[in-house]
Amino acid sequence: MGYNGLHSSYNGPMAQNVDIGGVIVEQSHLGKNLTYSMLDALGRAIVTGEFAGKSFPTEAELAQTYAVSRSVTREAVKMLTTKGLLSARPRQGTIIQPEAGWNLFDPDVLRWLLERKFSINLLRHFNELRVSIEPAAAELAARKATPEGLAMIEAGYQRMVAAEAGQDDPLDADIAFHVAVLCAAGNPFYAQFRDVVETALRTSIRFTNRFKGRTASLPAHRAVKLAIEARDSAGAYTAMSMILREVMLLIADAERQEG
Amino acid sequence: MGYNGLHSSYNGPMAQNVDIGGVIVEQSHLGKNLTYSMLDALGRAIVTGEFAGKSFPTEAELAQTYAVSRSVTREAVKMLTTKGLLSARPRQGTIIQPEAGWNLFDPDVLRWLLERKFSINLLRHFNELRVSIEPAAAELAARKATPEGLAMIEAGYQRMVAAEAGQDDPLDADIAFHVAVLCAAGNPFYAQFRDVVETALRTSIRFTNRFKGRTASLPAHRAVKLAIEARDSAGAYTAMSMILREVMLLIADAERQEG
DNA sequence: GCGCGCCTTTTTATCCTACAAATATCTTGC
DNA sequence: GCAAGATATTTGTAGGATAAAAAGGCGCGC
Repeated sequence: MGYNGLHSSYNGPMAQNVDIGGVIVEQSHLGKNLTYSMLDALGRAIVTGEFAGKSFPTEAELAQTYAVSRSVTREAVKMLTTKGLLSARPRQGTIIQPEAGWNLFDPDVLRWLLERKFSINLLRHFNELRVSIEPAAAELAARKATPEGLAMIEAGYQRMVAAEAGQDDPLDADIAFHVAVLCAAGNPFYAQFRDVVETALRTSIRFTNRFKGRTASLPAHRAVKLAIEARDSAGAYTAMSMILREVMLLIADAERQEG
Repeated sequence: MGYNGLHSSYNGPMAQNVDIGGVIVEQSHLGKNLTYSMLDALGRAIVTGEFAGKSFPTEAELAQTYAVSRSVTREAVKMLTTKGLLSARPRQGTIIQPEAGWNLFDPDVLRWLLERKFSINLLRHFNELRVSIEPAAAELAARKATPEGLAMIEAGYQRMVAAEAGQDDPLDADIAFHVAVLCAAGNPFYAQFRDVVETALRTSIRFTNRFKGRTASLPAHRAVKLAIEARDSAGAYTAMSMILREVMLLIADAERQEG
């Protein structure tokens, strides 16, 4: 195990602020400071099963392993506790919570899970959720989208058009469109999925591209946009369902090939 | 502002372990220690808008206000950061994040929001989500529930029957049923909603009971259970949709009454 | 007067040490 | 064999010292 080297001489670019769905939030705390570095390293270690079987180290041991102070260790552990990965009690020590308690809607946790050994099964589960969420969001958007919401969807769509012509990143454009629909629904609970969808799509890109050089279908997305603009809620629901059915078929194919 | 009195001489019963959906997870850290007490107090203060307009206090000021050490303050702030409520940078200080960044699927955050001034609007938004999630979960459960999953649904239903006869708590029974369906879907992302549904239903009980003395409809829930047991996925979807349509109507009524 | 870069100052970040409290485990007495 | 108590381990809490980041002001050069 030994020394994990969180103390890099130069940490590279710091946390950027990203504008998603019209709201600026801090993203990617990764190399921000020692606590966040340890959070990432320790979280990934837990998720990849590095402590399976073994009893989890004490605060003191963790601090020594990662070569940081106990304060930093305690803050990292507290954050992992909030994410559902750990719990701590005096004398019993810090222990890993059962996986069912992990907060899958936390982008960090989801990313660690998807990266640990690319799981097509997890990807299918995630898209089974999208199948119920995104058409419903499209339906709500058709009924209640504000001018700003419509503009955001239009902007996302235009990025996809640009990407088709090689003038924008296809993945970023696809994400922007789906996130725009989630936000345009005007319901904070649907908007909540923006980070999750962003993370999952971004992490699984290598996979989805491996099986087809496919770009997300422009006409299908156009149909969603048009239905929402026409305030056709049933049409928006159906059009979004089509897109996700495509995705599910792609995943089913892949499962047949790999599994 | 003054002294907030987190240091109670006796903290009462400590954190209980609760069995939800067959998984034991730690719940209700509330009075567990100073850090969790401060997390709750500070989180509630933020959500209720106690710092609206004002600039957020520094670590030192927070520590003094809540009469705790800087260590405790920093850990509480780190947890609130993980929940999306805060962010911190040197010199800039600790600042409240825009509400759109708050993690609504964190039971603490959701509870604070629902308690702050009971918002029928928030409750409607939440149930707009349930409308898309729960029927889909019922459909999945009908297709893929394990014997354990079916048993859990049966157990939940039997609790509802018992509650009808005054031998169990109606709310607990209702929650147990809906959580069982979410877990029986065999998809970790759907199972993820157990805490959220639990929290939202439990917090909104006072409201839902105010408008009708209604208990959750036993026949409607029975229909869901039977469809799942019969592996009738379409029937399960429809039956669960019925239940939620009822709930949405109830909320719409209330909105008309309250304004 | 104006802009650029240095400097000051505020605030979080990190490390440290000491002690308190909780609790699992062992020990002892019966 | 069992239960009450002693013990030891681990997290919880406190608080001081110093480092690093960064916003805002100051001053220098032009």
